[in-house]
Amino acid sequence: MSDPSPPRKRRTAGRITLNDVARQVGVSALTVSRFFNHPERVSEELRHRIGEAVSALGYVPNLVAGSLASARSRIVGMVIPNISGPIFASTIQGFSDTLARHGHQLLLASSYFSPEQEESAVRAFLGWSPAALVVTSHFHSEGTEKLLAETDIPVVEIWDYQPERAPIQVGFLHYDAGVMAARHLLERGYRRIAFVQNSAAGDFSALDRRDGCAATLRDAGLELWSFAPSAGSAPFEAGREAMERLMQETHRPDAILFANDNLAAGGLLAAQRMGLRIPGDCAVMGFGDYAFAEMLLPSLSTIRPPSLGIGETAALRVLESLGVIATEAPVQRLNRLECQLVEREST
Amino acid sequence: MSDPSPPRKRRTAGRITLNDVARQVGVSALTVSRFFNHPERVSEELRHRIGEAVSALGYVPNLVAGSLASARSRIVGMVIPNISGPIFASTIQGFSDTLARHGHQLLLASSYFSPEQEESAVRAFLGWSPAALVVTSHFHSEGTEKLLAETDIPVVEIWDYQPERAPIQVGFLHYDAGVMAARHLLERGYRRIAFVQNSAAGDFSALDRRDGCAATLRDAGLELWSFAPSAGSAPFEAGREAMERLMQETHRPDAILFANDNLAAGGLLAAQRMGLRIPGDCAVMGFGDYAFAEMLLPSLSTIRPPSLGIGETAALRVLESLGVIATEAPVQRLNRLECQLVEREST
DNA sequence: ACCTCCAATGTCAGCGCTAACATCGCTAGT
DNA sequence: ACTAGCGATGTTAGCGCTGACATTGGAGGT
Repeated sequence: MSDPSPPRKRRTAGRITLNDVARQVGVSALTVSRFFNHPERVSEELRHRIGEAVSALGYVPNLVAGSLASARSRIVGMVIPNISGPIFASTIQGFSDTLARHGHQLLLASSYFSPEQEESAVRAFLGWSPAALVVTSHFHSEGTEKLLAETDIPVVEIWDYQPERAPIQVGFLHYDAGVMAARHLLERGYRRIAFVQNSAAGDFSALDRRDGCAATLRDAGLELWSFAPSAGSAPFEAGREAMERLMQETHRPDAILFANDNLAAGGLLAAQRMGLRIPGDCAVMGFGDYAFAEMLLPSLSTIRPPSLGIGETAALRVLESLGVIATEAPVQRLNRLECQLVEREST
Repeated sequence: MSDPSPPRKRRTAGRITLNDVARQVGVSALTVSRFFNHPERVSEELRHRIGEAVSALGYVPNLVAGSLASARSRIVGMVIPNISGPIFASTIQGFSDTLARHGHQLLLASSYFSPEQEESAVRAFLGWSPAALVVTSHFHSEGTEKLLAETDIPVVEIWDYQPERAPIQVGFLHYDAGVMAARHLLERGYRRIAFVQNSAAGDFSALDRRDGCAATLRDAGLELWSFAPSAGSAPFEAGREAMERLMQETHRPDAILFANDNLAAGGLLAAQRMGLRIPGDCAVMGFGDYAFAEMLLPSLSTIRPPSLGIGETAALRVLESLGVIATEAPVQRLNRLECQLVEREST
């Protein structure tokens, strides 16, 4: 046991490290580290020389090692129901871009509204010591709630807006969207207003919109006519069916508010095929402002949710919580964004 | 200098570590590590006891430390032009979902077609020692090329398909899409065919499609009529302008192939307003099969690129390269997927 | 001349985990 | 009985970086 065991062979190949750069410049590794993380604490001259050595050597900082040492990372995890749908894509885009502008990375997973998938994504993300975590809506599995409660990193819930909950929230009230739609239809002089939702989808937020609409009509002394097409059909077909059925009624509605733009598009098409004039015979309104809304004939009046804004605002709140960008006041916990009424030809 | 300096205080709070679990069970840390990474090398009994301790303590493995130690991670980086557009969203979705099914995470950034932004994303990603990297198309900055060439992790290029390049590629030939469109129009009996592209966008792939179309017409003894609306206008407006201008020609075309569905939708709308019958007076075809294509009136014939398939296939190739899933043969380097002709009413 | 103070830089000890190697106990072959 | 061989587990030494603290040297005050 006298002589020390011979040095083991290195495991990693010739990766260029901080030390290589430091040696080249003739400073300590820590100074090079500062060059990346606190450049203002390095003298101008060294800053210059280190910068040159870095690009000469093609050094790429090992963020994994840095995160381990500092117990911090510039990764932010986001779990969202789906990526490719018309709804969330721009939220992701806004979030990702805003993060990137401030040197943070996005770790993304989709849950398809499954609390289990959400939990497994959150668990995996937590292993990366992310700087923050963003989840969609306030409905989580018990396990997720526990994980989120125990962590001390900032957590942001998006899309939903539930004032009584603890974490930072960025979203809007679907109820308000319903009110907005109802007011618009009333202003235009419509009185016999129907609400069409696809009963198949467990879309609870649509119910909030319907309630907002119904309440507004009630204040005006009117009653909302609720209609759900037969379960199980695709939104487009369901919208068509709804339009056909409603138009056969003796006291048919003079305006239909569809739960989303897909339904509305189906309705619009059915109306065309039936030879109805829109909005003359019946006004049509949707929700979502999907890309095609302005391309329909007639173009579709709808409510545009603040998708992009939610992504951007969520990123800002995250960055503020992390102290990456300044806030005068403490980080705003509740962030209620507004939907936007998009008036087009169909109303 | 006689006595050793007193132990420094710990920097991290009471995070639960592998050692905590190991102590609780009465084994070494390494055995717990094996429990997570090579469960088959741990005896059944220990597997059981460790599993219980893990959930009792609520232990979440620190992937950062693990990656540093093993110089490997289960993160895959993807750089894509944009997230929210109609084109790439489902590629991301397919990629992310396939990765997730095999326990890998997606690190995502968008480049907006800017080689500089792409390079900075690639650089940041490389700092995370990702398991693999996916970039869009073969056009990169010099710096990116260098970074990709020097790394030894698998690199996959998607969307474009350039047989002579080195990395794994998953994509399709835009030229073929043009051929496919031309054949369809010829079969339908159209002879005076125009191609409309938005000159504003530096959309080189559209040129490939045009070339494929032109070649096919030439084989049939016909010539493609190329038209570019005035620069700088939005696709929708540009499509409208193209339709109006082309229809004023004395020998007007009997079919128009638009460079994408947005242009085509504008064209369709203009035709409606001009009182033209589609496809009677003029057939209209697009490219992309955006969500609205089937909701237009008439519904739009178009070419559907294999967006989802590209994402899924890219993920499979990545996982194969990593040895996560089996391949009999060596990983296929060139993966040419097919577009799909979507015949609807407009032709 | 002396001291204080601050900015610039360095030393040292880990962060939590895993690769490589060592060891232990047992089965099986001779 | 003896040992080769194997599966299960332990020991050691980092992975590349950064936090806390130490040190240095010069500006500025008295």
